[in-house]
Amino acid sequence: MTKQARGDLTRQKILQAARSNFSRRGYDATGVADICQQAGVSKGGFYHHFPSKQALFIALLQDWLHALDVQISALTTQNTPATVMLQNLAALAAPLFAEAAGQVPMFLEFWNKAARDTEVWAATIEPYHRYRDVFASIIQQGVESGDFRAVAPQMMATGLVALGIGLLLQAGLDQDGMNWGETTQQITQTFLKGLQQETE
Amino acid sequence: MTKQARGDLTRQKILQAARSNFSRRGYDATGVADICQQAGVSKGGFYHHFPSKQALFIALLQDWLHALDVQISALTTQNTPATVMLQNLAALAAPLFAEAAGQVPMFLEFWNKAARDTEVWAATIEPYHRYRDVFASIIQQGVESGDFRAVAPQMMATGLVALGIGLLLQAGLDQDGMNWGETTQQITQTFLKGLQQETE
DNA sequence: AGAATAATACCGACCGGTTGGTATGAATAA
DNA sequence: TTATTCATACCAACCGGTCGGTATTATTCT
Repeated sequence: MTKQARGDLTRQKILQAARSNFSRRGYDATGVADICQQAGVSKGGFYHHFPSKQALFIALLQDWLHALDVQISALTTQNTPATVMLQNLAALAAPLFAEAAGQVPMFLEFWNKAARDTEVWAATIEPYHRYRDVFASIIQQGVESGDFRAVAPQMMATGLVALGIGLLLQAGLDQDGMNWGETTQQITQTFLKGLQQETE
Repeated sequence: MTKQARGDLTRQKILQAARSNFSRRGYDATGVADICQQAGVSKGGFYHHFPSKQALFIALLQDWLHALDVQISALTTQNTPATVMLQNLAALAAPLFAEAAGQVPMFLEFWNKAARDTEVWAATIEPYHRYRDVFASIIQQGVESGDFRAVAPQMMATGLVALGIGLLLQAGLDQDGMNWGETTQQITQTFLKGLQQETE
């Protein structure tokens, strides 16, 4: 195996081990030694690939955001009416929420760190604004086409994001008997109805 | 000063110092020594009042939940139509979100711990269910009175909670130029419109 | 081609500092 | 006196990060 390939592999193993540990036990409770052990790498090896524990965390965050990017941009390329687009979005999000169990701890970890760590905050807020703007432009399109009432797109986009965040957290922390997929659909439907022009 | 009073006072000082430190720098980053110093108490004093750092955290959580209890139960005692009730709720929440800056880190800290610590989880989930049920019964009343469509109250209550959580987090982490009070009002209004029976 | 040199990937012992928690004794109200 | 409330001194464990060194692979020179 080439040197490059071997290096990349161990880097991936470290990232994987970190992901698993951070989401299971949290950032602070996870020691660099733990990650090293699970990845089968020594401490020296770890610090060869990452300058610090924080840098590893940010790398993880960016991987996560990139995956989100892919999912969301897949939506915007279509050219369908706003109503349909938002319904697609909900349909896409529903299964994600239903299986939110493993995702949530990591999600919370990111936000929690972002609230205090300037670097993490910067890495989080930029894509967040991008996603919100995507929603806003979809809504704006809906307003212009007359499907929606004359609402403020930015505000309503914030509402959509709020629904997403809130549902994700609830689904993750409260695996009740609730059907989270169905719940997501119903709620989105209701919000959409609130956006729509009343047919007279 | 009596012994009792003095003890209660230092206990309060410890709680206050902990609240300040936890929300500013996070649970793990805050040492017991930090709290002691700010509270003007020695380590011995601290461990006289609280058996552990975790116990202090849970005590803080319960204080916080109790304050929420008071606010929410103040709503339910009134006997107004569901629509008005929910609008009142939004009006009550709006300023809270607008000044969410200090609240959010603590909020995140609670949820983050709840996702991993069984005791914290139990202390969190019970009141959460209670609040959601309150919303559900308000919505149910709206359905029965004919103001609302025939929606599933539990699901819509979940949506309301999702909006609350999502808005709180966004307002706290993103002190943009946005007017969060206004935004909250608009979004609630929209969701409400989605709930309402279309007037024919 | 093959020797010499450099760069990369990794190891594991070690360090300074911090942490939550404890053992013990003093002050003071009851 | 006696129980409560707090102060002092201290500890064992742990943590992120460093460092000197080695083995392996690339690169350059002859």
